[in-house]
Amino acid sequence: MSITSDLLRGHTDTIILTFLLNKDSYGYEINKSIQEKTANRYELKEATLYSAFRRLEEAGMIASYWGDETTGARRRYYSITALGRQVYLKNKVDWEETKEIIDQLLRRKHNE
Amino acid sequence: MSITSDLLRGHTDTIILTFLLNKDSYGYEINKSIQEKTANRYELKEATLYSAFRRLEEAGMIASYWGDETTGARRRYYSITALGRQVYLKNKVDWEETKEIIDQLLRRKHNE
DNA sequence: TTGACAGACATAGTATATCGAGATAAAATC
DNA sequence: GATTTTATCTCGATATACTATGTCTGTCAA
Repeated sequence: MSITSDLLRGHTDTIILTFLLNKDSYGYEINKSIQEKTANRYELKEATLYSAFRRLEEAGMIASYWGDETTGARRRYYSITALGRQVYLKNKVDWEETKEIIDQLLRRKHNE
Repeated sequence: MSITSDLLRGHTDTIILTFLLNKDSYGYEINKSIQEKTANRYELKEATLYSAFRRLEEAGMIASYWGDETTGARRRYYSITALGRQVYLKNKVDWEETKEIIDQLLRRKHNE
């Protein structure tokens, strides 16, 4: 992984919510997808991922159920709730604003 | 302040370094400048600011000296070091990459 | 002249997201 | 039979940021 975790901090929840917008999924799959999508530039650590699930579920943004696989390891699936969708939208807007602010604050004056 | 601190986490150091690229400055001034630049959408808490100074100085990215004001409260000025400039450049690149990654991960599939 | 406010710095303690390390277990693959 | 992959989970440590508080100087209005 090339970028440091502090730069991603605070985005984990939104990243997970984004995945769940598309379809119900489970931890292992979400993490693999992230790695693929980012060409291995980023991966969530498992501990981070599962603690995020707990946090999101406690906050009512996602709900979980055990999959009914008859083969392979058991999977705990997560689905996004109505609240989760709202939070996703808000976080997306926040991100756009944060991006602008940081862009501005990291821009050096060109008279230098 | 409209954006949450977790989204800014990890950027504090770079924000400070950016200011010091332009000129030597001190805590209070840097913080005021940030507020102005961002139209009060963001401010560093003082504790955050001063602990960042300590961190940066210990890491050799900035150096400090007392100003010679004859009036008003004393000011501790900071200047950026060669190492600080290097780190600034690296952090800037990291930010550009992080931005792309997060943008991609927060994009919902449009077939939905 | 006193009290409020602005400028300026500092620290002690708290919160919390992330991480490192490890445990567990079943299925697939070699 | 052994190793790898799939899959989930917990514990404790760490780092950054925050709240709250304290200190000191100077200015300005009541």
